[in-house]
Amino acid sequence: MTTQGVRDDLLAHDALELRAKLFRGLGDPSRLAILDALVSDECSVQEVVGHTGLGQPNVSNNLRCLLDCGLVSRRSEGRFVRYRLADRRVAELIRAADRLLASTATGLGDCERYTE
Amino acid sequence: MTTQGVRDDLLAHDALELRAKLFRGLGDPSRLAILDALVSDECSVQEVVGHTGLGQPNVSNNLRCLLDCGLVSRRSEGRFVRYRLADRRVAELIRAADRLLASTATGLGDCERYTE
DNA sequence: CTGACGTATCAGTGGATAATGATATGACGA
DNA sequence: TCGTCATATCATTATCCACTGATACGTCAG
Repeated sequence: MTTQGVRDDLLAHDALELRAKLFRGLGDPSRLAILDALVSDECSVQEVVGHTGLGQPNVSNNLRCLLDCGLVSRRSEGRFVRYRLADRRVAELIRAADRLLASTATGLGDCERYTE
Repeated sequence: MTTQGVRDDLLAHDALELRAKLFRGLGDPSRLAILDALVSDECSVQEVVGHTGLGQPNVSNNLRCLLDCGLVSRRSEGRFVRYRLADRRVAELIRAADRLLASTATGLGDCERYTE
């Protein structure tokens, strides 16, 4: 094993970081709950709060995060702001994860490295 | 808005947690680097260490995590242990993430909620 | 204009967790 | 058997980050 492999991967380091960041963005129950609410419908912040049971600042913070990441889009309507998924690929990625959970990623609940 | 929506989502709470856990599992640069090494080939721990530049205990810890989660499988061979992706769906999920990054999730680098 | 409502922002804090160093375990060769 | 190599485990530490409460901003109704 030369050090070549190492150097190659270090070059791809930024790509890995970006991937990781995307997955971490999706790796939060609050954000997933918000996305889940938006899968069905375009929603105002209050509606998301109602669907998820999360606090309003929490929802707003996370929506901003999702917006910055490009996963949702927003649209002002009077004093309401309505959010929706930016792209159906977002929902597709979540479905792909569900398929993985159903098939091979069984026992994920048992992994004790991080909390369920 | 009734409380019905809230109750429904609370019922699905465990599913959300599980999704989140899977994404968090993939949301770590070290684990992604490890998976990246395994995409090409079955690898021993040392080979993964070489590919990624990570420390050996770090790699072992994360491989155990990935194994528990069912994302990789292992096979003993003398004093070596060879790991591989458990399923091609794992690689597919990562590719789906890359597609999202290329198309709609632009600006993820600018999201300041968490570090890049 | 004023009060109520919807949303956004921000600092503080507690909890989670990734990486490391030390060490243990197990297998091979001499 | 002894030393070496490959891997695993574990406690510690330092960091990161999600949530909350307080508050600000903007919009509409009366």
